[in-house]
Amino acid sequence: MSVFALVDANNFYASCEKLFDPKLAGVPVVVLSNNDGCVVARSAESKALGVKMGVPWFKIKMEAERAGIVALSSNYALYADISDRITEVLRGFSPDVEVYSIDESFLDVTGFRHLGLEAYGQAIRGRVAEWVGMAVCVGFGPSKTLAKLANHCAKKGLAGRDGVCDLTALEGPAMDALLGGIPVGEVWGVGRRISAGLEAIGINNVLDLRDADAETIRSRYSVVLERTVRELRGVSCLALEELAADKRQIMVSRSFGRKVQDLAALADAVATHATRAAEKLRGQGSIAGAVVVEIRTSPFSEREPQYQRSINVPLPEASADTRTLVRWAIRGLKSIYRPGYAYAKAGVMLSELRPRTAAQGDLFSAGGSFRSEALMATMDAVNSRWGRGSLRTAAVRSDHLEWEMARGSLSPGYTTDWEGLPVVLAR
DNA sequence: CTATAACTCTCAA
DNA sequence: CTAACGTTGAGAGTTATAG
Repeated sequence: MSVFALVDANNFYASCEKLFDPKLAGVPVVVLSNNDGCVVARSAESKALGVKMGVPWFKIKMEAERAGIVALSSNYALYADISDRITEVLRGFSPDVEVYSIDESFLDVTGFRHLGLEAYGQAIRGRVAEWVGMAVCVGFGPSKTLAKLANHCAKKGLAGRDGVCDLTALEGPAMDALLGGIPVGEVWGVGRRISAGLEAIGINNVLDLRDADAETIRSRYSVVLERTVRELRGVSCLALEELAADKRQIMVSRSFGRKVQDLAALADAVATHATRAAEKLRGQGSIAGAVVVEIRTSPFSEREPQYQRSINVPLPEASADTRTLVRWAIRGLKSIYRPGYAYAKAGVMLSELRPRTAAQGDLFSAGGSFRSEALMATMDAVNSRWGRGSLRTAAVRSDHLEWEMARGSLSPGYTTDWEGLPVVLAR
């Protein structure tokens, strides 16, 4: 039997912020989504005050600030850096690590059972705390789904001790009692929609789901949920995926800091997003066969006239050249743009991705791709050295004043920007 | 009618 | 004073379309 561990950082974004700012110790902190829109992370103190996940900040701002809550704009450069440090520590505990998200990793720890999983989990916690300064919880299980559930139990203190829970050590009535007390919606893969449906047919908790008829689940829902049922029974159906596969689509979209009316500003945003998407594309060595452009008004501004449209622009020849992708994206934008709307968001998606080596040249324009690749490599090198946007196409303006997102309370780049460093040294 | 493409829905962090 | 609500990606299932 395999054993998986799921290591998950506690209140990740909020903890990252606290890591470098001693003044935040003991202070209720929330981290806001892009544009300072919604609460996406809460420190323990904020949770205790009843701040809900995902609430629009403006709705609770007054009350929250009165309660002493400090809100910070999300600082992804910082979080990514801390995440990498944690991953490095975890690699010392297993050669087989799947980085599942910015704050969660699965480990295959089958070969370390003889050390005692409970102790192993504590060792992981201890070393991450000591070397990175972050608190994590560790869950063990015979399947990824059960490892995730174990982690949930560790976090909530439902089972296990001190942030570690080993579900491989639990069976029979004790296991049933534990699973019977956990709402079915806590299971990995069971979201809002499905849990509502399950509850309607009397499947309320994890035990109910585990013991449900797999065939019925498959026909009523999907093979995905059937797999979940089997995983809950301890049958591992989902393998550890150590190396991340190349993306099949690449998306860059942003809500604007304020509403935008005119085509010029939208074109600037679309060009900026297409540029960033092209960088990601080259980063994984792919080329794109099509560009999708989308613009939309805000569905929350109910009184305003609504407009949402996207267009798929197939490229005559697959490309990773920023100039080409920007040009087609702008062309798509022009065809879907309608004046008179208060646009709130624009996005660019690259699709039909394939490896650069699988490029299929145009019969009548052969030979141009070497110069393109050399130029793009130079652009990427310059921008890597001097910062994103240092070298750009003329379609991207030097500032994005008309639409740039709000980040009112951004913490310094403590670990990613020299400007952020002295703040730390001064203490 | 079948195979594929295109689109929709759901979930996750 | 008012208005102000994230992003990115995967995969399954369904519907439309082409041949």
